[in-house]
Amino acid sequence: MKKTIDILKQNRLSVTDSRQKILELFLLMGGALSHADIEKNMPDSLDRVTVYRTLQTFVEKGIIHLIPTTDNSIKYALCKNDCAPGHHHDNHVHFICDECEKTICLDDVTIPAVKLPKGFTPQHAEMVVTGLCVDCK
Amino acid sequence: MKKTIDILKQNRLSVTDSRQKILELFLLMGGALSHADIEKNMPDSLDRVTVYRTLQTFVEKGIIHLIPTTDNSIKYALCKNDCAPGHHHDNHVHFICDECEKTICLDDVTIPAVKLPKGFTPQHAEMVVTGLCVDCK
DNA sequence: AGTAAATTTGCAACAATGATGCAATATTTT
DNA sequence: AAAATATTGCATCATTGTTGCAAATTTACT
Repeated sequence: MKKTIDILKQNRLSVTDSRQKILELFLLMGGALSHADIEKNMPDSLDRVTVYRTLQTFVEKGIIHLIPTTDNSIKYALCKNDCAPGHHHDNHVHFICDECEKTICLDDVTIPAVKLPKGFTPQHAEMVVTGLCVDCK
Repeated sequence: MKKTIDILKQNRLSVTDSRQKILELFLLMGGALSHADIEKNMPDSLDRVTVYRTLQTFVEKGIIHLIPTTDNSIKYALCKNDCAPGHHHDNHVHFICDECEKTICLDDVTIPAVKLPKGFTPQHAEMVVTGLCVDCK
């Protein structure tokens, strides 16, 4: 697999086994992953700490982005190519299926702008929709 | 204070000190609170477990609702009066201030509907906007 | 009001999640 | 290939969330 190497090099990160494996998992799964998902799916389990640090690094570099949840389990998903360190462009809606529990990036659904009350200055917006996904309905 | 008693009775919950104190704190603070916020602000600290269980109960009864975050710290906020157990109507936008870190319910800002890809059935939506709030800007 | 039944609380113990320092290892640079 | 740099894994610890159970409180009943 060459793609993971490229992603790492583009972001000036050392190319290590752990990073490649975690990236491959993201590419393979398509959707969003929680820390726990990653640990479960790792064939020859990496150290827990390494997973934490890798995810942090990826977020900082803009390789993955965070998805808010109401269940104390942050999800992470790969960013589209136009994300730069500290400057994400992932203003798309996320979908969480009530049935299969998968979190899906709806890359083509843009978060609509909302009119805020006087005095509020928006900087960033997140939107999460729950319901039934394509596969479950 | 009579209001907290009423809220509890309306939801057929036993009227206990802990529940009243936590409700009063929500009424007092106005905004959203995390579990940690509640523990910090409790004059004669309640047991941690009691706080967890009380929040769970309140969510189940529709007295408070959850606000998703990307930092592993669920926030809770009082629901408007038209919420029933298992049947919330809190489809308003939440605002998190980057400066003072407060989470505010924008009760008058309704979450806009979005067009989902074919096959997706929406059930519920959450929207969180970050930026600067009235007090910080 | 007083008592029995039902509910809630607090404690103890535990599980899961996340963070940090440091030596060993792997990667990059020269 | 060796030196410099960066990453990993281990040990340890802090925080957060859960569960079982006895004691205490609240509610319902007479």
